[in-house]
Amino acid sequence: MSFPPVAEQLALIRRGVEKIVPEAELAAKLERSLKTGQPLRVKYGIDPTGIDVHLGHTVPLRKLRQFQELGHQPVIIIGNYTALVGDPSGRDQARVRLTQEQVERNAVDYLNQVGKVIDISKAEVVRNGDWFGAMNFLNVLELCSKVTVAQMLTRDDFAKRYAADSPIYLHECLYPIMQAWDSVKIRADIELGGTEQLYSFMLARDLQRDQNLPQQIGVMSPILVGLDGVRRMGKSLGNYIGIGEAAYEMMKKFMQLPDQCMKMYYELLTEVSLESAEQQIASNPKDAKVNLAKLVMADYHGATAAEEAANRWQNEIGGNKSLPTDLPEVTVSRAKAATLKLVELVFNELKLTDTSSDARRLIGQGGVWIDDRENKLTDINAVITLTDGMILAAGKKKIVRIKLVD
RNA sequence: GGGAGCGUACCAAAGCGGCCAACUGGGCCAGACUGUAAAUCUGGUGGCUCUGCCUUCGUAGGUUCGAAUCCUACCGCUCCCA
Repeated sequence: MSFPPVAEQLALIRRGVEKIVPEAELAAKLERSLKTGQPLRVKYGIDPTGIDVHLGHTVPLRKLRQFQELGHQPVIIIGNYTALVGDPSGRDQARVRLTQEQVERNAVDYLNQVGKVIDISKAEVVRNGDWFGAMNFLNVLELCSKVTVAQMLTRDDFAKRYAADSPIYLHECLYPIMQAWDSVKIRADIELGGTEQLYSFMLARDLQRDQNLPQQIGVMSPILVGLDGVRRMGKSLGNYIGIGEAAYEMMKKFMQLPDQCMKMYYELLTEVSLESAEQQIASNPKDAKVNLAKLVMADYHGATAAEEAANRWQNEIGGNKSLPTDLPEVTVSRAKAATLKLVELVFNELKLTDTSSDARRLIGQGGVWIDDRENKLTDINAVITLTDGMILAAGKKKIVRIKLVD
């Protein structure tokens, strides 16, 4: 196995990385692998809890791919054991315990998605149930004896919760320990993840030293902010772009991204040089955003589809504001065409709102129009005469074409 | 084991016997503006057969003409003591 020069590797690895701990050891590790021809074992772990992989996840995954392209060995850990217990951290308190079958299904599904970012055929995939399932209580006690409560409390989110009198469950404390033990088991040289993983990463080093193993280096990506531009990208926050989404859906979402996030997105999700990105953003933010969207869409849908999605956005939304060409069609029986009051039409018949109160509000606020944006309907009780092909909108996102049928 | 607090809508947080479907802020939705960015302004944000009616304030009972507000039990969380 041959590798690019260390300096070159370092430059690539450093891009879009917030912290490397301990940074000083990285060059030495690369040096050694170059000399011995031994690829570094680069760990990335996830819990298969039914993840829709989104751009936030792709940040460390892209880093993993970079390591792979440099000739190193990706090791993906499927946390099938931890998933059985149910990760309690964060807001998903009521998370249901998963069955083994579900976990396995999720894992397969997850690996399929990951395959869009890295070359999964050349990655090592291991499940941590292989070793945790075999441990007995004594083993657990022994493992726990390596960590003190004070150490645990140095972990940022625990410290914060402790200070805020929020509950910290005992099994949550075991999570970082388990994660660290994974590193021992697979003899990780590098572990990838977000900056919030610092504690677990360092704990892994402690445990590795304890086992007389070489210690891993944590390479931590910044947290990608979501479409709201403030909080981390996440499914539960509804501010994400999934890598499985259609190109046009991605496009629409990208264009809603706050300007100040563009630089970060360029850095973490594309290979465009940072100078070039900054220049584009400064000269024309809108075009820079379109370009960013195209680059990322191309990763998952190909350049042609990306181009199409961008053009379509420009036509329908960006400037021309023409109505979408492929409006969803909703059929209404001809007999009802001239009998429905506006509320009934929007809610009962077309189901454009979840409740009738919603429909009433929307109508009252001028969010409902027919055929032309200027043609607003505001009388809840007006009886509407429908015609074939008529376009009706309820809010900016729900626009349908009426099809009359006998 | 003992003691003290707390539990309100998506989140935070008022209300502490009638004027409460419940102040306020955030979020979100809609409208104006616009690059479906930001900023700004306006309105809205339990449900319904909607000028009225129905169901909500941890859960279950109770007191009262009337309870988110008082009482009892239970559940949960936090803190202090042991």
